[in-house]
Amino acid sequence: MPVITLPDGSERRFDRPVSVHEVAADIGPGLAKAALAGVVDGEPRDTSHVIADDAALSIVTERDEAGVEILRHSTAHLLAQATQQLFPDTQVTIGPTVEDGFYYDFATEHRFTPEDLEKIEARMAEIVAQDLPVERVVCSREEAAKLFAEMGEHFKVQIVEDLPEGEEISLYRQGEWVDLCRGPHVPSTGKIKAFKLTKVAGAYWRGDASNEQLQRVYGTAWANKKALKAYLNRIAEAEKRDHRKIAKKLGLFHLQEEAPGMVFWHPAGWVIYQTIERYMREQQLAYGYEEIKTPQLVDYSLWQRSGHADKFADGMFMLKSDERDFAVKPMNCPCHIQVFNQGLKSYRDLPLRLAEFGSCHRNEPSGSLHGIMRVRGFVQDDAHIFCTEDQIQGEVGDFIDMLHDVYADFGFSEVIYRLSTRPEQRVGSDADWDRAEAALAKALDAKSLPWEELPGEGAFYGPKIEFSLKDCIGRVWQLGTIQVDFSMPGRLDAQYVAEDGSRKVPVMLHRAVLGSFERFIGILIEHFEGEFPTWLSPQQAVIVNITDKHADYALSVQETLKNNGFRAVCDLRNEKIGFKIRELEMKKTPYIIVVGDQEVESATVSVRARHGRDLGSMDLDSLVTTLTDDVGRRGRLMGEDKH
RNA sequence: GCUCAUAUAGCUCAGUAGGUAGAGCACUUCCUUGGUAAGGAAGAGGUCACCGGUUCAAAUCCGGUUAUGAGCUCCA
Repeated sequence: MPVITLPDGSERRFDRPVSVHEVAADIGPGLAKAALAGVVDGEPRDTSHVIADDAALSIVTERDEAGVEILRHSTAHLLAQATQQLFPDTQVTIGPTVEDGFYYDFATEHRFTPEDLEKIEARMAEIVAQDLPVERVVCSREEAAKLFAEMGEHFKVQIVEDLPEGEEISLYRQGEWVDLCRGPHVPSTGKIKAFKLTKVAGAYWRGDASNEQLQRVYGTAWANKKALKAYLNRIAEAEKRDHRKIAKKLGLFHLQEEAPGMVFWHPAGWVIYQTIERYMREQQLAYGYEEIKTPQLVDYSLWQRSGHADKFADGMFMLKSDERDFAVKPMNCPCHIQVFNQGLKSYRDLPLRLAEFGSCHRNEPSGSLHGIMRVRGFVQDDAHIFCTEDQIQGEVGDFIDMLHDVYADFGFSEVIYRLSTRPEQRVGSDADWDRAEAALAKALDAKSLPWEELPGEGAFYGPKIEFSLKDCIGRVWQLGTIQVDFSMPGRLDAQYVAEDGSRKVPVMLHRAVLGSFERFIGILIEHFEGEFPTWLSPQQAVIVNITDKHADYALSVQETLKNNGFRAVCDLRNEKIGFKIRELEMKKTPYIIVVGDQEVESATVSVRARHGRDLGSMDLDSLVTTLTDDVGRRGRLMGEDKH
């Protein structure tokens, strides 16, 4: 006689085994209707699941995150059913949920077109309208394999065969259609209310590029139409922020066929780049780094000694000259060790922090290039800290301080911390790893930072912390990293003389705050939607004259601003003021300085900030003060005038 | 690298029964001297990504190459 304990602690007694649905109905008819699934003693179950013994139960509805997950999974089934009805030659494979939606991978000769997606979507809606019951059937491995073999579903047969021993095998049936699935699923297709197929793309069977290529149909599904609409708006918003579009509009850079994956920076974009580089240089100096510069082209033998040739030969650009093989450097660390190796180092020299705005080239696969976010030629704000093992924790702590400073100056406040620990394939003793992982963890804990562990995700040469941040529409970007390296200093003969006179190999920490300038600027463009804080804006102030006769005064205002270190230009074109303002607004100009008869006469300027915000008229000293304050607070949000 | 799609003026894009190309904006010139998101007129501008094929004839059809986009794989 089961006693069902509900999440609020209340208990319901039944004199016979009951289904999740019956319990829901017992609580109330509304809940019975809304129930999508249940969680029984922590296990997700269908509403048809029968509970025979005492259990804890919570009813899952579309208001729970878990409920939406189930909806998405069931929508994936719905997609597969509709697709097989319309394209009977199609074989099904897998159809899991992903963030915000789901996909289903199909094997078929037919190539799905956008029109096909519309047809499939329409058929899905019909199946929803039929409100087909979704039934769960348990069967034996042999029965399942036989069933799918008869249906010609060869991929499913493989999945069945590869299921771990002892796993209960369940089928889900809706109407004529059946799929292998662990579940749970919604009780009937009518529960699915808001979905949309979004795109079709290639994927590989079991994610392996050497396997058969499948066609993946992506979709999104939500608890209701309103949530779906909100999601579609979010996507549209992200598209509007596309750094490639905005950069073209603002004339920041371009890419062209002759240099795939390498950026041609235009004057406006290069101002941003240079401003960031200058800023990072200041920060690094303040945090005790010394800046160096190392060669672009290094003999291949160095990459053989460093170990990169073995692992990443494909990714390196090579060239031959005078019978010697060179590689364009794909990273800076081996070169930094060469600098370290010049002259005998003492423990007194440690920690030694060598920084470089290191220009690197990697021959990334053509398909992975993406605007300036993923390129072949890039510059890292790279540095290597040579230190003793005892110094790791302190160095990591200082690095985190610097990183927080920098991110805040760029207008990011939310940082996500992940600690990646030892992978299966690795160098260094377990004792080394124990100490290094502990040092990283302690550095995070010492600052009371919340962090997540990613077991096995460390590099083969050492554990690492990765720092990600959230942009203003909630997207997460991984930027900074600090990695312990047990391997390379030894391979490249780095040594120092310890206190006791013995020679020791230093620990090396690889670290970057921004990662690559290219990617970081891409992120900034999307984060700010091209509306850079004044300190980064290519043109901080544009002076516009009302008529020709105010041109000289406009030039004198520009001169004053330039003398005070601001990037100011005049727009003296023979255009109406409304026209110029419109153009400057669209170019996201932080300050538009209007001068006409009134201003010339009173030696003032009329100042318009972004979005038509009128700062009124002021004298030049006030203008300089206003700009100085704005530039001085960088990207930190202060006052209501910032986005 | 793989699959699919795309490539036309500086930009955004039209251009299918194959017959040597169009629009808006931008640009140039002229008129206009106008107070906070587009004043008017005229003009110039393209080897239709590249290479090859089919055809009397190719932006258009076919093949290849390159680049770009989406996804997959990868990301030291």
